Amino acid sequence: MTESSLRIGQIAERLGLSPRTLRYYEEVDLLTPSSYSAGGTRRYDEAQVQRVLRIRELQAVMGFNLDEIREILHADDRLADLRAEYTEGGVSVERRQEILREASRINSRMQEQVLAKIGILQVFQHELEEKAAQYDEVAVELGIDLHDNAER
Amino acid sequence: MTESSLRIGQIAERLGLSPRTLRYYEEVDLLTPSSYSAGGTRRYDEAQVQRVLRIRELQAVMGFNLDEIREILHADDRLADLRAEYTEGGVSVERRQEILREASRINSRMQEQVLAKIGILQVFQHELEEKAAQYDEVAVELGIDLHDNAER
DNA sequence: TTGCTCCTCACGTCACGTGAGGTGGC
DNA sequence: TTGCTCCTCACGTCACGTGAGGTGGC
Repeated sequence: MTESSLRIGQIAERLGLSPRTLRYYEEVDLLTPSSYSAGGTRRYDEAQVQRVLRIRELQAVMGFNLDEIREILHADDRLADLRAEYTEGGVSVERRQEILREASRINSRMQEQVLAKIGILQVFQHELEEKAAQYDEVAVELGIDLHDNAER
Repeated sequence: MTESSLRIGQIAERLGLSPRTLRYYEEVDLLTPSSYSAGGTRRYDEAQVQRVLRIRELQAVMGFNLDEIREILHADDRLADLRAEYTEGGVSVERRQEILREASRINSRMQEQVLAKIGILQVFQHELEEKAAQYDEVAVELGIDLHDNAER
């Protein structure tokens, strides 16, 4: 019924991962299809694609495990609810403050981790460059050019 | 016999990982103790500590699995051999060129991956900063200060 | 000699991979 | 109706974690 809904194989290919991975995320309560057909076939749309991209980012780039990611996504979901309800009232101010504080704490922790990772990677990159320079020196002594792609 | 050799529990604690992890690395041919006591107790020295640090770096920062790391370390080992034998001769020039080319290719691939990761992390960091700014706006509307650590 | 640390099985766990065997939808 | 994709078990794998039960070294 939803416009342009996709089957599991289609979104798996689009995302570059296996159908099994998407079913597993559903199994551990990280991802819910937008609907099911009468026969049980899963349907997904753009919202699910974005959610999986977020999961993968948190997993591969940040190194969180799926339990931690579930917590973060649920905090995100709660903040989205907060923003939605903010304009129409209904939730107490105290509750809104509480959720906002939690989201802010998560954000701060993630910023710390991202900056730390960037620092480590930059040090690592410098080490690689120094090594490459050493290789080039030895290459000159051996009479070859490591950067001549036409060679070979 | 080697000066200042350490037992498995000592280097595990120094490295912040479990004895089991070090035994596992040995099991999959990534790490060999410098010696064993008559009773079978493993001994390690500084060279092993450095090797484990390298393994962890490649694993956590670069996202390689242990098979890939074994390949990289063996390439490193071969290059160390090359450098050692370089001054005393014995290996053919062709063989030296071959090993050097391989090490250079590995270095280039790793540099590409490191730079790609840094780029992703910087985009991610910007997104986090934008989100934090939004949180701060909502916080003002709710009459709280998210960065007042004295509060609470 | 007493503890604390070491040893080797060996089963458990997390995040999926990989068939086995069967039903569903353009 | 024919394929190709989907479905649900269910066992396998990688990188360790976690005891069980026993021996070793300052």
